[in-house]
Amino acid sequence: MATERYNAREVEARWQKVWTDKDVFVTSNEDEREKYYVLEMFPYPSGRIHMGHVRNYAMGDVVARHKRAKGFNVLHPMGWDAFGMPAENAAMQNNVHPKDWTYENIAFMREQLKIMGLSLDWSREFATCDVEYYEQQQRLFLKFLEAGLVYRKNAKVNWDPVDMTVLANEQVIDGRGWRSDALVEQRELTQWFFKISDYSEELLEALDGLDRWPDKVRLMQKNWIGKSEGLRVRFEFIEAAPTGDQVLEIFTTRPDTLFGASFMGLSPDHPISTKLAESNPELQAFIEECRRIGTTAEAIETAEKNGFDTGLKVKHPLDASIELPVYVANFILMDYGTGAIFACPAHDQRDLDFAHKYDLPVRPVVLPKDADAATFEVTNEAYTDDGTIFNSGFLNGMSIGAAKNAVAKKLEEIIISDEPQGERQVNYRLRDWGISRQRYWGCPIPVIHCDDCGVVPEKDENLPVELPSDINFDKPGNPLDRHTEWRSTSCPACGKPALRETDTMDTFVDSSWYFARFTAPRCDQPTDPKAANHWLPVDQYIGGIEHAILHLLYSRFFTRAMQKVGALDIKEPFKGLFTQGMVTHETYKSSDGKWLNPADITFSETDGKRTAIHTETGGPVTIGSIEKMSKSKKNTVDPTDIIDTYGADTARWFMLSDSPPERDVIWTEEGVQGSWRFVQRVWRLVQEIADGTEARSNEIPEMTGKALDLRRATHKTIAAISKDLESLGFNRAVARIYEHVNQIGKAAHDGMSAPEMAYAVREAAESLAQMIAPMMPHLAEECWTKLGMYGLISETDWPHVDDSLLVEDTVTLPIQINGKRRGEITVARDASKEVVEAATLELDFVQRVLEGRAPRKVIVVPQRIVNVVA
RNA sequence: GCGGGCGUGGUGGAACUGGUAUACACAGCAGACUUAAAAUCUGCCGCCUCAGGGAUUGCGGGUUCAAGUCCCGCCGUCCGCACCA
Repeated sequence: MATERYNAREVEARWQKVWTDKDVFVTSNEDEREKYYVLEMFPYPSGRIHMGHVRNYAMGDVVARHKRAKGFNVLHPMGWDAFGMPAENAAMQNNVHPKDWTYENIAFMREQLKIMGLSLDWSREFATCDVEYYEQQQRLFLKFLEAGLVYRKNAKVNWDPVDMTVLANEQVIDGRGWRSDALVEQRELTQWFFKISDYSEELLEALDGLDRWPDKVRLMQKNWIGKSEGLRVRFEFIEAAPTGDQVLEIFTTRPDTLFGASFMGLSPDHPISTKLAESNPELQAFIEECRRIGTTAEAIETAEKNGFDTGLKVKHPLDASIELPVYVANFILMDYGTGAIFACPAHDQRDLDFAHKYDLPVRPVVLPKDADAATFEVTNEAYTDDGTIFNSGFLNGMSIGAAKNAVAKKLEEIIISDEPQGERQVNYRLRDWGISRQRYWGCPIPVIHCDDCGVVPEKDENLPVELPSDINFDKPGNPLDRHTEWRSTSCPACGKPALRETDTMDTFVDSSWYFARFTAPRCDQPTDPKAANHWLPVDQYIGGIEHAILHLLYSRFFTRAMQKVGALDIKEPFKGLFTQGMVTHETYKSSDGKWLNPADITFSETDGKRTAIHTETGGPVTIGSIEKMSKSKKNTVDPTDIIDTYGADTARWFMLSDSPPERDVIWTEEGVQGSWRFVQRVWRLVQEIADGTEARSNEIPEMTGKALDLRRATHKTIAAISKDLESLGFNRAVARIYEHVNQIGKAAHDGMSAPEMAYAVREAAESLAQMIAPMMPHLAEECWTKLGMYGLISETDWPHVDDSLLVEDTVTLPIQINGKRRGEITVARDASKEVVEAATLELDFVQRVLEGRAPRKVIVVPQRIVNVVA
């Protein structure tokens, strides 16, 4: 019987229909089996899926299908992160409604995902812009407000002048907006904040328990939370400051260096600086200059340390005879600590630079281990390492740690103006999360501004506060501000006319709880606690590293906040996290320097050198570096084109082979074709076996020789692949499958007519279909049917491993002489060390080396290696 | 500046907790089939070397019977944070 070529398009469509018609991947909350929740970060509906999505969802699907075969009740849902700026930009540019644009994109992308053959439970699908979803988000917001987790304050905020909205600290990268890339400005606005800082310590401590998260992500979050322990110290002014303050409060992590103080520094935004500037135009000018410099990386590196002497003086807390001048200094941040410092130039580089510029004293107080106290001095480089305290009165001779404690203890006991002069304090870098956005396409913040009652939460029964659909984008800014009809409402407290809040929520709020909503997506409350507690935490979460802080930190906070308001009862949302690498591709440029798309290029190879020309014009093409696929560099490959040509299985297989999943993968045409050839090869082999052998008998025939070897290989492979998939080593699993297919192919070609061989080959083919099923589900179903197997492979258990086939009776050990491999020996598997040693020493080549002498030492590691030390 | 990762053939990479380095794939070469091409099949394929062998996991040192793997110091590269007191 001739083998047929595999028609991926026809086969894939057919099996997808079967899966859908039979609801194979619809998951019930009522199921006795152990649960497993696998989730990939849901996509933003930008218009089309890209290769990054294909990689992400292929990985998640392998996990889902493997776990299902292993007997788990698997939840594997999909939805849409659908609010956000691009929809508004499209509205402004193309005169479409953001809602229409978004839902049309969703419809298109849903079909793209469906042709990938993902084992998703589509019955749980939602978009965050669905009224039903954001209504529940508003309900959550009100619960958080009631629980004191939300507040409103006037604050300096990051203003993105291009997107015309506020950004959270996490959304500012190198001083630029994370989406617009515009230089961020500082603006003073009244905004809504989530009290994420209440959880600083908890979010930090719990990182230790996230042992199935990448260390890198945990470290990044740790640094972001930025805990530092120190002392808050109050310095008495000689004469009160113009604000009326008698003391200046500072925060320091180095109280041990207090005797090295030579001046005090105030942030330009410190209230005392502001007050002084009112009557001092020179200082006013200096402060404005500081603000202009900005906070970009380059600015910070190049900016000189600048200051302004206020003329104010304070007393040293440990030696009243020392007076310290107070400067306004450009390198002091208002929003860390108290916005004021004491400066110790000898042991802090910034303070040292400043001291040099303004000719202030440099007094070393930490002596390096081998330095001489009489001669040690600090010139151009501050000394920040360990040492012994000197020049410091009662601290002399102490270690840094002991001195820190001694100063803290002493200052805690001194009382000035009814308060202790020093107080131990823990500071965090993490700020509260500002969630107000001055945009239309987001979840409205459900509060009302009443002239009499102030800010009043909307009543629960009035939810949802629905977005109006009759809006226009002909003017810049937030269309909700101009929609007087929508804004006008009545106060929920007093009933008088009042105005709605027009800010909407940061879209990161939407994605901070969607994983919980999937567990009961149609519930009339934000969550069904029973369902949420059953399914959560997510057992395996997969997505890009770019969310290491943003989304992943917000979600961790949100889960705790939801626990506080009783929406669920867990703390950590994601038990296992995996961050996959990017999909990259070569870049191409035409002779006039324009980026070119790979689809428009023809390649040729002469003498091992690859050259490229533009297919249409024949013009020369420069082959450039390998970069992340991006629209701007045009080095993208459309998944739909690939699936049309080769099928979804080929695309999925290629995405999983070669590169380890956490690393970047390079998309190449050769690689895809290699995967395509493999699909054909498997199909040919399975047809050959299905046509050339009878179905397996229930009785296992007596196994010897090659048939036994093949059975052993089959069972070893099943065990190994299972382990690889469990640890997300997709590339290793792929390599093993290649190896095993080579083994099966050889066995089949050697002849499969003998009953024991027929059995072994048939068994190998069946388990091969099962092993490729998580990666190439359509091909697997087709093979399963071809082999005459019952039911769907998608509903079939993982192949059973016969442990007795995993161990061999004999093992071959390498023999090293003085650490170099010189030969090998085959011994019984359970041979004792003594037996192996004796057998080794009898070998010719060993005796030749020893020349009759006894070896100095023989190391036998059972089942591993023998090393003879001559 | 601070913190972290990575460095193995022409290429992507494998090597479990220190135990046969280079599995598997891509590219390449030779052969078979073919009028030819594609597809497929068979074999070869890191370096030096005359068989035998020798050196080799960015560089230099160390620990060990044994190091790609552990330790110290460099070099390169990527990522995160960044005037955080």
